[in-house]
Amino acid sequence: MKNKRHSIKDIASANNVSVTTVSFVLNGKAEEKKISKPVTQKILKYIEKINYKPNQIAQSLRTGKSKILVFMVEDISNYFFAKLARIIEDIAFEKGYKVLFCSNENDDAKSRELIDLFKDRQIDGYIIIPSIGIMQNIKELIEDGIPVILFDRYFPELDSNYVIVDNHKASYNATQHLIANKFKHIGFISIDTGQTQMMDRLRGYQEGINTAGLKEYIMKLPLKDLNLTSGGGEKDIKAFMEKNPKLDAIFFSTNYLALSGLEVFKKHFPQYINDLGIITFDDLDFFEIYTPTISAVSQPFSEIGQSLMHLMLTLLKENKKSIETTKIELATSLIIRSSSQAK
Amino acid sequence: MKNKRHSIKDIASANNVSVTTVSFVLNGKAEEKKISKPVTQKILKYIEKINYKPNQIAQSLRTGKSKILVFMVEDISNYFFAKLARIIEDIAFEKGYKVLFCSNENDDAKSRELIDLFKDRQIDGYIIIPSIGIMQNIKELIEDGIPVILFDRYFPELDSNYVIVDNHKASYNATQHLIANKFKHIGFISIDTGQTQMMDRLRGYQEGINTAGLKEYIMKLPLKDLNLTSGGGEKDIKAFMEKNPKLDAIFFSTNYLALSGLEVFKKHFPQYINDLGIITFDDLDFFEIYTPTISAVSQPFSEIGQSLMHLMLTLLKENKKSIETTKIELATSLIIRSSSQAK
DNA sequence: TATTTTTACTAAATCGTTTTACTACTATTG
DNA sequence: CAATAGTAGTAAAACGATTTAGTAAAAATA
Repeated sequence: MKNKRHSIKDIASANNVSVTTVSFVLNGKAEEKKISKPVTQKILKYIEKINYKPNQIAQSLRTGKSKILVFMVEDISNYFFAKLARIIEDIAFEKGYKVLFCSNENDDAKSRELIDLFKDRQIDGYIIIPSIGIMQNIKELIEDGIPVILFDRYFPELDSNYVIVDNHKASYNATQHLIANKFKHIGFISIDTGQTQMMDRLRGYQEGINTAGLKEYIMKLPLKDLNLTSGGGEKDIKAFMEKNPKLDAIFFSTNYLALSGLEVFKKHFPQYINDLGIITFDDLDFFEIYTPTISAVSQPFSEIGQSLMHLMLTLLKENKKSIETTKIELATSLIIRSSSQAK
Repeated sequence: MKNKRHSIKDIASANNVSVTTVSFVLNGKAEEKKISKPVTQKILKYIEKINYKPNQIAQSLRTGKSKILVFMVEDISNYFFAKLARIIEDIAFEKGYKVLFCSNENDDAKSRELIDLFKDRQIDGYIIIPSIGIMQNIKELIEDGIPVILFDRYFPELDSNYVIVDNHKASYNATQHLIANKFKHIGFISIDTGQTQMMDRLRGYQEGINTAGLKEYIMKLPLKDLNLTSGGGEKDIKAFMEKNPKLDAIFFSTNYLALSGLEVFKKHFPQYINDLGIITFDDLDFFEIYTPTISAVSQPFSEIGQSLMHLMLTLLKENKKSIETTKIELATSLIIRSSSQAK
């Protein structure tokens, strides 16, 4: 057992050459560095034979590159992030990168703590859903010359790379759709935060409502009532529904709110639920089999993941400072199911 | 910008001591190594001031410990694994470990490839859901003295650490529950695999059925028809239902099969679904709000995660070879909802 | 033939730690 | 007072790679 790992030194002495020579061959610099064909071949053959793999840690120490990326989201167990994680993972591995996933719980202190931890690991790049108060920390990362991509939301005051979706337009369209289907009292249930994506979704709703001359019904759940994994905020939603008995449609600004909302409807308004027009941001797998049906703004997972990784790989390749930042906005699609259609 | 990171050397020269001394202080060996109080204090103060954090990579290279764990599952975007990932992540970070998550797609080649990649990274420990053909690779890891814990399933022929649930008993109880509620034709929908957890669940079902003198209705979906994320196998399930029109209850052996099954029922047997007794392994959040209701064998996420990490941390602490392996079997609970109760 | 250039390689420094094996003092003991 | 023990440190090797700055011999040029 414990068959000690091979090192460059072993290869060198087994072939009567120097470690330098071996290193050159390993890094494809044989020709450039004038290592003769026979020697190159001999070494390559030997490497093949013993199935040598360089020690990444030593490599990292020397080169300053760890081949590790960080993917920081609110909660890795949330459907949306888990799906995305999988896509990121696949692309990263294929390109020789590993990914550290972590959950910041949308909390500034936790985010900072995590970033701090990672600083001692020569992380090559960060893909981050930023909590609202960490702009300064993000800025420092960027100033240190480390590739950073924000997604889902961004800081308007910070010039950074990001990948988001067309929140405003999607939200406007969804609202329009409800209006076109004769709903008159459309509620918007969101969370109380200044995050760009939520602000944009709210604006989209408001513009839709105002253009049609309807009345706004807005509920912003306090963050403290929420739990990213299992929703939360049921009490607030119930109160909102009771306070506005005229409501004939509801638009949830994100997936876990929809889950909480549905629970509330099932439990407290079972008579009501089948007439309600329901739309939510984020299309969950199980909406496919849920009754009543739920229309949804579907975010393009695959495209988001690919954009993120494609951009990241470009940033990693570029010689340090790219002057330009890249800002990508992807289109969502509205998945229409019967509940949101005219009754 | 680019404020170069501090190294031990910097600390040493700034304080007119040797790097050795600094290292001793950093590692809490000041007393043991007879470094005087004043010097120790001076260094500690300075470290605090410049907010020094050791370079993990260098540390890893020297000590052979990376403080990184691997958590390998079938698919990180699956509800069950994502939830677990989150628990693992939290405990690991708290203890100073980072976690690399990866998905082996239940595929031997992919598993091997991943393990191979990680070998060059001095991973400190592995938590793995093994695909069926990688026993040899697991064995090699163990023989190399690296802590490995299997979970969800294990290899009966390999003496290893593992954490599983009481699959057999849970399955037997669930079957009994259906029988007690007057269901007479209970189908079992599973996948065609030799994995221990699935075999045990099947045995549990069979024993339940046979004890009651009922007839077995078993469908084993071929793996190739499945897709871990979004289910798959709808055609097979539909065929199974059509072939056995007497079926009055269905027991799914895992969560994604239940999702596929529900889709089939909704689409093709809408008249039938409300009378069907339904139980599945794995309780999903959304069963809470689903109609018809679905009973479920609930796996104790939190306990599984904690057992895994607790065991891992012990293994990491132990001086290499622990002679004994630890085998943990946790209890599941049966969440009973109305559909599985006598009509 | 003497000089330059090219070829084919190598020694040693380096990345930032940890750790072993010293050293130079001071204090204690017989 | 010489021998021993204890104190307070330090120099240097090591982990396993990459890379700079060589060198010796062969080939090309003058």
